[in-house]
Amino acid sequence: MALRHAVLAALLDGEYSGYQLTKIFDIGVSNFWYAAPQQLYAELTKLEADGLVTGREVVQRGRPNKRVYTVTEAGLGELAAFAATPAKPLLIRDDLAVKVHAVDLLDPAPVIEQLHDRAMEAAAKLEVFEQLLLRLRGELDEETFLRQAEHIGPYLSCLAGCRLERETRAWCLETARTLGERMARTGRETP
Amino acid sequence: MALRHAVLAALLDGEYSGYQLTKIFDIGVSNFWYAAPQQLYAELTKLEADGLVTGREVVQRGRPNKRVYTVTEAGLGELAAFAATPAKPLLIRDDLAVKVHAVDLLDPAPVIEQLHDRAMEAAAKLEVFEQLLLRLRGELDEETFLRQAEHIGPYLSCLAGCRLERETRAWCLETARTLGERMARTGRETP
DNA sequence: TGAGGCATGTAATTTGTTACATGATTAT
DNA sequence: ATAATCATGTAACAAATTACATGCCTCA
Repeated sequence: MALRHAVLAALLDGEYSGYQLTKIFDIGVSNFWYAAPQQLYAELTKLEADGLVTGREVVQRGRPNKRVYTVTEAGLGELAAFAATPAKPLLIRDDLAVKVHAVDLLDPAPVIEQLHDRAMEAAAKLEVFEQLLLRLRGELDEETFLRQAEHIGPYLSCLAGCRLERETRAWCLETARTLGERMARTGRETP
Repeated sequence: MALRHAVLAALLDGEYSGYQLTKIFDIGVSNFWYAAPQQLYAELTKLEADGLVTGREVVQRGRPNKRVYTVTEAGLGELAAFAATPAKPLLIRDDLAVKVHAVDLLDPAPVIEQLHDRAMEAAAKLEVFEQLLLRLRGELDEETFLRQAEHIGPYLSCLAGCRLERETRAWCLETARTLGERMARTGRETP
């Protein structure tokens, strides 16, 4: 079980509803985990049934009510046990890299386009992450913050996200340029 | 279908058996895809049934015979169609980052240990990747190679792997140091 | 003689994904 | 009116993980 822990970790930052978590997993936590909305709703239900989180109905005006969740003591215990267990290797699955790997025998044009798209997405994410870092550390500079603040977990994981997005952007642009120049030189695309 | 394309792309580099592919997916292709051995055997069987690869029995002395696979024309067509299709976002699932995200409420000691382990794995992979780059480009320097060689796909995807591993190593070491210093300062671990 | 690499799977279970479904409110 | 955002799911299907199973050969 794995999504379970990602959800628990995300809920440490505050009370969130399923819907809010989908947003967080879409941009923030996408940092280190991906999950579809339906997975999150299902997992929250299971987590509550297992007593690892507690839900609380929040009545809203002007929009549908929502159910927000908090990690329980048992949930914290589950996380502690998880943290003490050896980490599984990073799971990565990248469509675009597969295409680049095979690009020699393929039409590079659509691949180049996708590289540009990915570069722009990475740049956008990077900006979001950097804003988040600023918000988290407030007045302090990074070094001071990391030395003195109580809650640095989200900051540290966000730093990983920044690194990933920065490198992604750079690699995509570089690769697109390389492929583009070769295309221009040979004049033609499909082999 | 996705693993399918990763396998086809890997098989463009040469004829491989299921067992060899497990090695490649463990270190080389781990670059952009992860798959368990059983998945690979199953996928190769399906790919052959669908006519996207052809298998060939290779009799060996001193070790069991193996079946090696080559991409067919139809397989290449499948890859071409795949490459022309919009890329799905990068899928990432990182246990260790989840732990770091939650570290404020947990015992940091095992997390720090895992960060060191991960850093060493990353360094090892980085070395493998850099050796691979050297082997691929032969005499040429990178720029010349990327301009002139026919087959640059594997080189380009390997560059992405290098970036990832380099950043992983740096982030792990930095994060471990930060957490370690805080532990030393507070003297105590679990909150 | 036992560990470890080579080589290939099956079967059961757990996860994840896709498509579908619903319904309210707000902004355009 | 219509689209977008908020909000939460179910059901069917596809994929991945885990555990198990087999058997040969080499090297220590």
